[in-house]
Amino acid sequence: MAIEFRVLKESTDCSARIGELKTPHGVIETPVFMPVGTKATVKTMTPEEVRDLGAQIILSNTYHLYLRPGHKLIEEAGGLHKFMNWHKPILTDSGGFQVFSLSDLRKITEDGVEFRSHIDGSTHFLSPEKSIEIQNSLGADIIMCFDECVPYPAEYEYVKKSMERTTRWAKRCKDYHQNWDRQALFGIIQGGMYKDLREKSVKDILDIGFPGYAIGGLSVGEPIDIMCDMLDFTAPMLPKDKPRYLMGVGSPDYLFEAVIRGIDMADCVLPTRIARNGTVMTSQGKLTIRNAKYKNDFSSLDPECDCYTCTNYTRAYIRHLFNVNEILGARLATIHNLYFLIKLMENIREAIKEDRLMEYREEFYKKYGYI
RNA sequence: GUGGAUAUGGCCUAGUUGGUUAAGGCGCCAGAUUGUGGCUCUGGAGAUCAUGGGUUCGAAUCCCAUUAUCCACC
Repeated sequence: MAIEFRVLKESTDCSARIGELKTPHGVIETPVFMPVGTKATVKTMTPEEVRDLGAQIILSNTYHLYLRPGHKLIEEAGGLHKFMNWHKPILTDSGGFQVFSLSDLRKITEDGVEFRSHIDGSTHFLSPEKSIEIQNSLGADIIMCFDECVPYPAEYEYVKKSMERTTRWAKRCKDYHQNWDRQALFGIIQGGMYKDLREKSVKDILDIGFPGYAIGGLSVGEPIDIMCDMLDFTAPMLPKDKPRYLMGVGSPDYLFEAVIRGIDMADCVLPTRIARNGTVMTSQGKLTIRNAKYKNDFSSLDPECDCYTCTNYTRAYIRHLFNVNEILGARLATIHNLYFLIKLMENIREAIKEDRLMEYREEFYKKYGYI
């Protein structure tokens, strides 16, 4: 088996746990936040910089790499790790999300999805088998089943049919996957915001059996209370000795609430995307660096942060970079935001260790301005 | 000095057979962003239409004068 997961400690007052996830490219301490590097790069960062920020694993994407530069080319390069010079663990998403979110013209059948490239309009076909074949070529430590992520809100009947098809596709993914010793294939729970469908999905995906389980179809625009409610219901049904991955979550509050409910892994484009658009997360809350009030502010982005950006640059300078559209602005903000979330997860792990996660959350929320 | 052209928010422009709250871009101000099509997207403020008269029910638009700028010629 490619991965080995061990729970090291469980919280006494919530479902949070600390764990250790061994992969072919190193050990990951959980709970972990995974930066996203869709097209084989965490935008604006070199892999060395991402590593030095403390990132333990990054995400990349099947759909995008299949279209460009092509999975065969990456295989020829020696796999994704070697191609992009990132030698820590990688997780690739199956491409399911992109097929459903990017493509206008798509046709879903039992066999798979016919879609048109967002780049040149060419027609392609992605199936469970094709997605696994691509992910095998890419060579990530953890790969994902090809699923359908339904939007929110969605009709019960549609979600039900979609969830059942995702389950059948999961079986096909498992049957097709070959190198289990080098790549762990995770199953994905669907079922939208309907508890009975979530329950059925968990049961069927567990029956198929995977070394790890993801909860998909959340953080798709529903209120945070609903996500929490779905997690409260879904997470406890997953086996304790397997990693649990909540897909697409990345704001501090969502991360806290997910970890408290037993989530071990999460990924999100949020920190890197908002960084490029001039928003940074700080211990005192969100800050839009373009705002005029920072024009003469020569303090750092976050007085409590010791990242590269905060130890070397001022708000006034970074604001200037954004106002004149200089690339360095996006880089400095990205460095800070990634460090902020990586540090946050480190603090969360420490808090779990010391059995004070709920207190830490309270303290963080007050300062950040959530409460 | 003579002749001609132009004058619209901070900047660049649209807008004439005269007709309701003068349009757009840039800039400015603010917001959004959650398994990444994103230097993206959404919203907001800001103009007595150079100035003064006149014609008209009604003028950025027509007429006169003034001022400024540009061009050509002496």
